[in-house]
Amino acid sequence: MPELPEVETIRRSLLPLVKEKVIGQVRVFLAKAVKPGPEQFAAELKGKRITDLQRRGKYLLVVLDTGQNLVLHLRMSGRLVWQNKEEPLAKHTTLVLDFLDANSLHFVDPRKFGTAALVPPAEPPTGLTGLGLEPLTTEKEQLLTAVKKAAARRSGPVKGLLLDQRVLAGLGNIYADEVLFAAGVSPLRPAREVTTAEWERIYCSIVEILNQSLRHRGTSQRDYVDGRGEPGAFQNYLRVYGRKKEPCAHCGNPLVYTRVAGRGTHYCPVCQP
DNA sequence: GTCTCCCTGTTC
DNA sequence: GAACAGGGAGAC
Repeated sequence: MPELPEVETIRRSLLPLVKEKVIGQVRVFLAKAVKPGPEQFAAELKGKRITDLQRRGKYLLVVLDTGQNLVLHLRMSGRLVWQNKEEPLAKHTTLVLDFLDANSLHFVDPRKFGTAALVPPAEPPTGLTGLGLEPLTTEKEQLLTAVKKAAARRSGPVKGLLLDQRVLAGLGNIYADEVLFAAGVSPLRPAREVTTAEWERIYCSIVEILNQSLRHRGTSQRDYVDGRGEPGAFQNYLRVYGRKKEPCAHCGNPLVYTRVAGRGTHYCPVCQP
């Protein structure tokens, strides 16, 4: 599941490959994944040059020379695969951008949740309006103020707040669990009851864990690989996610698995009161 | 604000 | 052969 560190790793690995490439043929295999409709989508992309790749939350933005943005979201199972035009299509390929040279960029997505939206210049890219703060580039006090403000009017559990992309952009289920473990805060705690000292620890854990994961090029728990097809290594450093019933790395008591904010949730009831 | 649904590969 | 995995849109 690509979350912030995975999308950022994909961005960094793909940028030198796609920069200055001119799009030739566009092949759409899953009509509902693209916006606008497939014909217009393909026609508008053709002939455009890629000038940059940017990331916002879990969105990857392909910036075109016209100022248009191709906004990609990989959702659960999406992968971007850089390959030769002539190579056969992988199973579940939903979209292919062929470049004028021998290369192509493939969107492969078994669960078909991923999206690719072409948005005009100036227009705030769809899906990005209302997106919350970037956890790694927002100044600490500004971020804490925003998070506490959101928490104050929230009755639900703190994990739900960490997953809410309108507050913070980029945390998903894996990192939410890891952050709360590192901060020693139970995912079930009502957001509005989290203390200032705890928010401080949560903030530090967010920065630390996202940066650690970036250094290890993301978490390849399931499908994730970067733009060159290489897996990350942060799955080897996860302390609670996917460790149902295993002993807590800190206190040795069994980890608990439950459902919080509609998501499978791992935590240590002893270390995370 | 919270719940449902979209989807298929994997796990029990 | 069912349950599960889950980001975000849309419904409520």
